[in-house]
Amino acid sequence: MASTLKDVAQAAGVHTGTASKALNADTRHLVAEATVKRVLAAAKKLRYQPNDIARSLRTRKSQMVGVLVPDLTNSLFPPIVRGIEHVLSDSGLQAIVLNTDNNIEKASELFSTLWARQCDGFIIASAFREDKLIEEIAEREIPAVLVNRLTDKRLLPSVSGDEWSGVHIAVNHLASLGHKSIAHIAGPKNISTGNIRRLAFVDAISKIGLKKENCPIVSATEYSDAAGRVAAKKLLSNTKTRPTAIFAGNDQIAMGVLDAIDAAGLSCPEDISVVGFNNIPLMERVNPSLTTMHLPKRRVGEAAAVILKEIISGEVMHGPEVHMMPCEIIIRDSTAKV
Amino acid sequence: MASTLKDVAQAAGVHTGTASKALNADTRHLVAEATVKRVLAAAKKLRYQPNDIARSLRTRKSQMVGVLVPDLTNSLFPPIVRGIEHVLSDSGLQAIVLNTDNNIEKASELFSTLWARQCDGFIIASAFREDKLIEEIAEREIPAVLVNRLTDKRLLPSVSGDEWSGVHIAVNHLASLGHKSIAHIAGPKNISTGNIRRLAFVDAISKIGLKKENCPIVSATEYSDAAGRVAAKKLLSNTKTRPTAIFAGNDQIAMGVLDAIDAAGLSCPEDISVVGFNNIPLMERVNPSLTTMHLPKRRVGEAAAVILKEIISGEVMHGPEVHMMPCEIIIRDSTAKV
DNA sequence: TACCCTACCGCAATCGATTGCATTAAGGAT
DNA sequence: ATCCTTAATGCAATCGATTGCGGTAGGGTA
Repeated sequence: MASTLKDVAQAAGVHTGTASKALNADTRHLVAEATVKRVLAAAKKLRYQPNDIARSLRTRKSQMVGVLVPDLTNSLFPPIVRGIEHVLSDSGLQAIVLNTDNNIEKASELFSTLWARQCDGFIIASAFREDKLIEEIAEREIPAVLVNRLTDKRLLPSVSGDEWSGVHIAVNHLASLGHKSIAHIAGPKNISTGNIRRLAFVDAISKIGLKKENCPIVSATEYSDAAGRVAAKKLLSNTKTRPTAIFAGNDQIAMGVLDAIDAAGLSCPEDISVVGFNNIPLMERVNPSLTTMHLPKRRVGEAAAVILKEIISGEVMHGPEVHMMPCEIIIRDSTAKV
Repeated sequence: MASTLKDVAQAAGVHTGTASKALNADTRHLVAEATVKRVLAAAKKLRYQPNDIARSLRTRKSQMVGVLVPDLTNSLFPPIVRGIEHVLSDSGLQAIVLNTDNNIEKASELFSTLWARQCDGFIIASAFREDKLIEEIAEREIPAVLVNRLTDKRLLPSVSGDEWSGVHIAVNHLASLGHKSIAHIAGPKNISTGNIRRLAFVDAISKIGLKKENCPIVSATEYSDAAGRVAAKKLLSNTKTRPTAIFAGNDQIAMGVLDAIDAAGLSCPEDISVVGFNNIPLMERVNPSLTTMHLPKRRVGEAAAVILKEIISGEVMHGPEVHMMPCEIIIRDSTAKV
């Protein structure tokens, strides 16, 4: 059906090897100019499309990069993925995006199939703090970069937001509005962002000099509005210790917090201020619009892709460095003076 | 590095051909039971992972499906993609998702690279009403299914929402609230959804018996809030013909409409009611929450994947049928009595 | 004229798995 | 005892492109 290199070679009256060299830009100098022209003409005429599968088999390079994300319907990830794709495509690399649903076994399976397809490298946004898959990848020295989430052990290069300073900015913002009782609804403990934001929160509270007992922490079981709602409900049920501000583990949790505030007959920001994290799309339009820490998602993806490319090409060595992109506070209507 | 079939065969003391047959479930009956065991044991011991690239080359099947979407950051598409993936993964197929940015040339390029990788089939959510790429795919009889958007010529099987009836429901809803001057901010004319919703709008207006001159149509240049804002601003500039309700081409446009209403010093729904289309995530949380037509996105994706699988396997013949999933109106706060 | 060098091209192995055919051995039937 | 059948396995071609090596022809030099 589709024409092969053989067809092109025949049409041009040369051997397939010669045709291959003529077609390939960096071996073209091995072929006489006139021959190159003939081959190119034949290729065009026959609508020749090289078979990447065959090429991959021979060269052991697939020009594909596996991208593992927890869930594409979480709007945090599409911009990151687009950033990755943008950088990769400059080098003819293609991203294969797969959803792990935060299931580490599913992640391993997906990784295996990608590896069987000879993916040249991986960008992983689905890591857990302890993650066998990541360890294996690091041990086998497979080119890979972590994104957004990190493992506790520093095994691979990573790109994420500057969570620590982001949290401090967020909490300081609340404190500067006069809040003295700030609660935190933390993300899952087994995910680095959940952990670091929690630790940073504790640190920020103590740095500011607020009383720890006025600044409770409740964990959400996952990064979702439903989990945020449950956690916030628990937090608000005790009217005596009710905080005047809540720092949510991320924007989805913040949505749940808003629901819980509403359900408790309170209102945001009059009774309780809320801050989120990530600044996912539409947070400027929800009611009330959400004050949140902006993560430069696309840039994070781009930076990760750049590093991966350098690893794959061997140009630059990369150890398990941690790259942190600055987070910026976006002040909207969900925070107010106490 | 990784062990190959040859290694396994050697370890089991058999020929590679035999090992292959032993490993493959549906040729296993050709091999003695004891041998199968030996081979399986050897494979496990050596952590054998078949090389899909080599397999694909030989079998001419890649177990990959190309999915072309306009833009993953448009939250309409991730749920569709997840639906596709869910169905495909049952059969060991993998979706390769690529963004076309509504650029038909980019789409063609991406298609070429996917085709070079021997993709077994395609699901395309990026079609234009006139689309050379789709025509080519249909001509070459490449397994493919359209999703959400259709071509004018019926060339491939397609799955989309029941736009026509959806629009009627939406317009009827507005009419039932007493609106007599309903405007439409249409999506791009070269995209099927933009076109059909516009035609359906005209039809609905006339069926209801509203005066055409009270029901103007303005086109947005693209499906975005920015384009919606521009179009709505134009519509609202003439205070004499200002409608009391606006049916937006989709939810993103509706967001722009809300902005424009606000900018004009009006408010929704008190002065103007707004209806969107698709019911993308968070529309229940924007201010005011948006009345919109719900498209069963995941189901649409699943249905498309089912059809594609049938085409690929050859089980069921599929002509250029049009499958339409019912749309349901979700009434929220952006619509009110006139 | 003899020799060498270079540019160009053909040759064939290779990547790793699949698969139809050939071959061998074992067992059953006559 | 001979022949035939069948099960089990080996064999080798194949998918399509890449690539190092070897060969040839041409032109240049001594």
